[in-house]
This record gives sequence, C-alpha cells and structure tokens, in this order.
Amino acid sequence: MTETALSGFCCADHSGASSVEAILSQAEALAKARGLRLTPVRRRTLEILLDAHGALGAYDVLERLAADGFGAQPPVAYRALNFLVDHGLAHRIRRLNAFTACAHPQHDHRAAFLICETCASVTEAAADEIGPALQKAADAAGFTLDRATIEAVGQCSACQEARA
Amino acid sequence: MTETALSGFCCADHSGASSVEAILSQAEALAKARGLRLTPVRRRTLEILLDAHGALGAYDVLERLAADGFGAQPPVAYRALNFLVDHGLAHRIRRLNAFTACAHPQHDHRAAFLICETCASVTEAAADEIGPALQKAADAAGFTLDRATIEAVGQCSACQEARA
DNA sequence: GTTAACTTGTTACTGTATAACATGCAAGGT
DNA sequence: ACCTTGCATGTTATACAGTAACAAGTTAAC
Ligand SMILES: [Zn+2]
Ligand SMILES: [Zn+2]
Ligand SMILES: [Zn+2]
Ligand SMILES: [Zn+2]
Repeated sequence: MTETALSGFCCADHSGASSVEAILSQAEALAKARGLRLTPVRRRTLEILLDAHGALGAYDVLERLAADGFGAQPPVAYRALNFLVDHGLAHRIRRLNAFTACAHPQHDHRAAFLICETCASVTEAAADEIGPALQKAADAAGFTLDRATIEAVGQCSACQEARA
Repeated sequence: MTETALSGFCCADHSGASSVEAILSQAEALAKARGLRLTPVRRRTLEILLDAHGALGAYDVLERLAADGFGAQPPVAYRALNFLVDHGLAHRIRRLNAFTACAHPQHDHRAAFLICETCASVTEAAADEIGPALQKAADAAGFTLDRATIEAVGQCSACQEARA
C-alpha cells in the first residue's frame, strides 16, 4: 500500500496548473537567489510533491521518479527530499513518514501541520502564535530553541461536513 | 506540578531510586484506578524507560527485556510500549523514533518535548500555552483538533553551559 | 468449570532510511 | 584548454523501525 495521498478527496482543488507553476517558479527564483542548484531530479521531486494531494512517502516519490527515468534506488529519493526540506521547499511530516511541498516557500516560516485522520490530507498552517508559546516553555526549562515540529491530528473541514 | 522531572541526561542525576520508584508507584496506582493491568513486561518496560537517560528506541527496550527473560521479538517491545503510550505512562518521540517515560503521568496533559541536539536528552515540558495557540490555528482552517505532537530541537541548559 | 477476553510469545514479513563506493558533471584556478 | 576540487547522481548492500498472523497460556466472568 503506502499510497499516502488520496486524490481528489480532501480539499478544494489545489492542483490547478497555476498554483503549482507559481510555487515552482518561486522555488526556482529562491534557489537562484541563494545559489542553490535546483537540478532536474530535485525539481521533478518538488513537482511530484506539488501534484500530490496530501503527503507522499519517500518510496512513492521514488516510484514516480523512476518512472520518469531517474534512479530507482532509495537514496535518489531521500537525497532530493532532504535537499528540499533543508532549504525550506518541502516539509517532512514525521507522523506519516512522509513529505509535502511547502505551501509558501518564500517565507522563513515556522509551520504547523494539520493532519486529517479521515482523508490523510495535510494542511500547512501558520504557526505564528505557537512559536512564542513554545519559546516561553523552552525558556522556563533553560532550553535554547532552534526549531520545532508541530503536527496536529484531527478532522479537516471537508471531512467534518461529510460526516454530518 | 511537584514533579521531580525526568529531564534527561547531562543533568543532575535522576536515576536515584526515589524518583523512579515514585513514578512507578504513581503508575501503579493509576493503573489500578483505571482498571488497567500493569503486567510484568509492561511494568518492566516502564522501569527501563525510567532508568534510561533520554529516550530509548523500541529495539533498545527489547534488548533489555530479552535480557530479563521476556520475549525477544519486536512485538513484545512494541506492545508494551504502545500500552504505556496509550495510557499516558510514556510518550513517543517521533523525531527520534523513540520512547520516553512520562514525567508526570497523573495529569491529563498535553506535553511538548525539548530535544537536545548535543546530548540527546529529552525533557517533557508543559504545553499549556501552546494548546490554545494551536487551537486557534486549527480553527482558522476549520480543522477539528484532536491531539498534537510538539517536538522542539535545540540545546538543553546543561549543554549550553558546558559549551560556554 | 467453562467461556470469553486478553496477554504473551513466536515466525515471517513489510516499510523506512542510510552507508559506502563509483561515476559523472560543473565551476574555478593556472 | 587543462586540471583540480567539490558536488550530484547512481549503484549495491545493509541497517533500522514497525506490523500481520497465528499459537499458547492467563485472567476474569458467568
Ligand atoms: Zn512551508
Ligand atoms: Zn479530511
Ligand atoms: Zn507526560
Ligand atoms: Zn544537552
């Protein structure tokens, strides 16, 4: 199994060429600005994540990359995914052992993820208010905060309505 | 919260019989109150987590269990660990693929974890302020929040001082 | 004491991620 | 242009994490 993303189920359509293209070109601009090399595998990997509804496991990504003529071994996918994550173009969802494209790569943001238990969709939410609260908790423990993973589990709005 | 917090490794000794024993007997009382069966493997698993500095992987736990004469196969460890997690006696640290004893099992708490990059210690912090902030973010997305994983990465106070 | 539910143990397997090494490519110095 | 140096991609092989399915033993309820 392991097809983590469910097509056409979760949400409002975010697969329109416009938004994928828009994010892709943002990513390209960003890479250029930072002197990063958005090579074919990496770019294609980002595209794959953008096309997917929800998050994709590394092996799902690998399958698609291999189908496109790239390498078929796990490191190929993991390297591309880690590159994207390291540079803020994608996020790793630890609860799902999966990855998702960043919805707004231009910001240096601290994101929280809302994971629907019903449809497995993953929504990236701004964590602006969460940061300070976490900071405060860290301070209380004398802990110097670097970065954080925030993953919430529940029901997305579409699935709630469907259930009603 | 009068807990003798189980804060990790580089810190003051927390392996003294007193705090381990204290938490263990809290766990026992709690199990009794809730009609749970804290069987030998489960109890020993909790002990192992309490004795450990930092979080332990399932296979580390398994090794110790096997050494104590319990089963030597993965399900033995996973079942005991999942039991403890399900009943709030331990927590799963997803970033580390590891488990840690709950520092204050008596509360129905939403915890955040502070993971030190230097010494790998894991400190359980109260997440009282984080909950509402996350709730707000979820509301904005029409998402019904169930539970959340909050894991921060940085430097614990001991390691900072050591580095200075 | 029989039944039903749960707990422990097993074997076997699936899924996730990395190590180590070879080859290829691209930028920078001479 | 040529060489060097570092980075990217690809490979094989292996390590690490987690679960399914079944058998046998326990515990609690009736
Ligand atoms: Zn993002
Ligand atoms: Zn949903
Ligand atoms: Zn806890
Ligand atoms: Zn530390």
